[in-house]
Amino acid sequence: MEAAKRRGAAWLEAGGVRATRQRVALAALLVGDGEHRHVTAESLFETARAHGEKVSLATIYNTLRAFTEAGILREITVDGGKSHFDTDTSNHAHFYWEDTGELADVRERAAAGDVEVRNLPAPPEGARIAGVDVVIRLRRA
Amino acid sequence: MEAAKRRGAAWLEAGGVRATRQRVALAALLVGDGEHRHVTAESLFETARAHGEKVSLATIYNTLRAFTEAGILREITVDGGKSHFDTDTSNHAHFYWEDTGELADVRERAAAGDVEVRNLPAPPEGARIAGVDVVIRLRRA
DNA sequence: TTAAGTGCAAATTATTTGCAGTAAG
DNA sequence: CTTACTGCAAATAATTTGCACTTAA
Repeated sequence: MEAAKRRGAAWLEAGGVRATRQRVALAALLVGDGEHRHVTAESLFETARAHGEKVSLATIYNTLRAFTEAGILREITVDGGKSHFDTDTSNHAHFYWEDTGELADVRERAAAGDVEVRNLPAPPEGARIAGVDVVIRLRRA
Repeated sequence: MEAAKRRGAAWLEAGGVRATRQRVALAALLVGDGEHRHVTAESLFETARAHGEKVSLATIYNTLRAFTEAGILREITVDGGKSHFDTDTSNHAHFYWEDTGELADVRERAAAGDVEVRNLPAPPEGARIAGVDVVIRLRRA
């Protein structure tokens, strides 16, 4: 419990965001166990309530956005309205289940190594590449 | 003008969707010139109005969805609420301008060839890969 | 103390839907 | 004919915002 909060606080500090009561609670839920995870505003809201944390949905939205802007969360865009956020901010591919809307990391690596994007084009004049999103859409067989 | 309609009609037929007046008009705008293009519901609506076509926004939405389900359009998901649709249904990478929300094909190929995703993982048990989306997010330098 | 964060509820934005009328096969 | 499509307006879903209040630094 305490380890989770400590980890969360360190994470907040890394992002240079103010450590309020609700942010510390959310941070603990997000990175408290050292595992990476994917959340949506709604899912994090449920989790928070389940843990007895008193945080409004609006604050969850504001907070997820603040964390993303601070660079400690990464927004993953897939179909289906909802925004997903990933505690792993490094470039990595995702599986997306089209039927349930669930998002999962591509953990298992193929025989030859990690998923990688080859032959990335040069960015157009006056632009830089902010990131590369790779989403593998899955359908039940 | 006629060539555009002919092309549009053929395209509709390829998808096996009913050729109504508004669909033929939209198809002509989408693929009439043989070029691929990206549209949003809103942008297609504007284009249609600009060409004097009488089509409601709701129908644009329904139609884009119908075309996508028929496999003659591909939905591209990027940040920012709006859904984009691409007349090029093949797997190909996109540039996404974060500031304007514009979408562009990666046309220019790097020295070594086309953009490609290497070491694609095997899909989880009971799933098949429905598609792979590669979005290169661009920020003004 | 003071700028930033929080929580409502109301507002926005993108998209879908119910249903009566219209048209394609 | 008959089923699918169209258009409007109303409904929904996700997210944002205005504003008075609280709190971290």
